[in-house]
Amino acid sequence: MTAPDTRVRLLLADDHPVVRAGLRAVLETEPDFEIVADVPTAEEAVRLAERCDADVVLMDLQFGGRMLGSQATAEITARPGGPRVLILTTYDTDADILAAIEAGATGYLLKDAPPQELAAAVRTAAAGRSALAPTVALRLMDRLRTPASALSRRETEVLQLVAEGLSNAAVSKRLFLSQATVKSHLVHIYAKLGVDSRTSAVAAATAQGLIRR
Amino acid sequence: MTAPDTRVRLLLADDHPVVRAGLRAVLETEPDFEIVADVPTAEEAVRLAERCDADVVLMDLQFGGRMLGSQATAEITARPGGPRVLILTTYDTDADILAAIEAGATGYLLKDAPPQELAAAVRTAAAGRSALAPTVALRLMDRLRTPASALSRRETEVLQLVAEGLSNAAVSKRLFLSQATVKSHLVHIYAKLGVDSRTSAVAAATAQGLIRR
DNA sequence: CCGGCAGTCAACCCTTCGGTTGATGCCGCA
DNA sequence: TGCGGCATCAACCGAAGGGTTGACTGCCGG
Repeated sequence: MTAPDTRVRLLLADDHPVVRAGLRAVLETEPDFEIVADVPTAEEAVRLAERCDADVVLMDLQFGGRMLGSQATAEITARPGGPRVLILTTYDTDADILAAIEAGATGYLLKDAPPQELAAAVRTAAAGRSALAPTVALRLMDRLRTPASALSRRETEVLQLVAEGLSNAAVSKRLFLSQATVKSHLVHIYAKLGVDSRTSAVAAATAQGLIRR
Repeated sequence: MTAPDTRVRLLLADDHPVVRAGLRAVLETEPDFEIVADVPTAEEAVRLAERCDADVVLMDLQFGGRMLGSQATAEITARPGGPRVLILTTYDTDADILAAIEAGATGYLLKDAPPQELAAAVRTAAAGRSALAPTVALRLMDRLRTPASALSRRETEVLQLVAEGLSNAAVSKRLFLSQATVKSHLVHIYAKLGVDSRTSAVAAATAQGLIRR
């Protein structure tokens, strides 16, 4: 490890005022933490991340309908020398976790984490090591163990639309495909999930957190 | 109104330590509030609600897989002279809102509420008047305007099984019906939801919170 | 007392979906 | 360099689902 920082500079990004206040309350008691700002939107997180040179950004994934936390994460981590990003969210679906990690997040925590676990994860992230909640880590292990359960990008895209209630014809139009291709994807999806209909595929994928909602 | 209370005694129930800390931080700044306890489970909320004679219980709806907030609400409000229950949750689905109100909740707030709105709602609840978040109020108005959107008990039961991926044949066996009856129910469901397929019915019902998961 | 609604079922027809076979092009990895 | 996975499409067939009409029961409320 390099020269030990005396303090970890934190930026909090969450659209819930109560959660921001809670994070402040929990993290300010740690003597080696300094909270430089808290913001209610992903856009402001991106803007402040470079200006106030934080060491770690604690970021939610869902910001009331606007820019996603994963996008903001990607923008922040794209800049060299920028802060680490630690995702702090309620959801632990495969899609969310993978998107965040692909976006360059250093860690992924769930909001039910106890304070000391939170503080430990922040220090881990500040040191550049990755911090995963136990549940999240388990999920990733599962995925590595059974690669068959992993749907391809295109398959996930198709299944997501099916879950929204679109027919094969509607999906094919939306994705500029032929119906034959959509059916082909679905057959592969059924095989991977071990089901035999679109509704059960949606149910299985939702249960496993492969798709959203 | 009776003799005006000098202070409002509060009990916080939420499984997220961060949220509990945030609520403390936000509500403790109000001079007329006193937080008598905060608990991480619905069971403890029920137990403490009678013992520490709070005026208002701020209660989450989702407690990591165990007892639901709505059950706890029902138990607390069943006792005469008990505290008011104010629901504070992330979700605003029809099913959740109705369950909470049927359980006797005095108000329903969303976690993205700003602190002053939160404090105002607590005072409203303490005075015995109902406090609803704007989004929640809108949803209830919608439901009253279009009673057709309400599925019957049996229809909900059928749709729930469909959402779990069962075929018409499987549903009919599970509910001891003929397939004709299941199809008949589905036709009515489609009409009420304004859709034309089982998958879109599931999507619409999930979006409106008419079924679980 | 009767109308209306929920719930049940049958017979019918047609569309969509599910399953197969087979084929093409692309890309990455061995 | 070739194998295999991903993605694309076509044609076909049987089965499941969707839509209609019609009919019977039981219950609630005007």
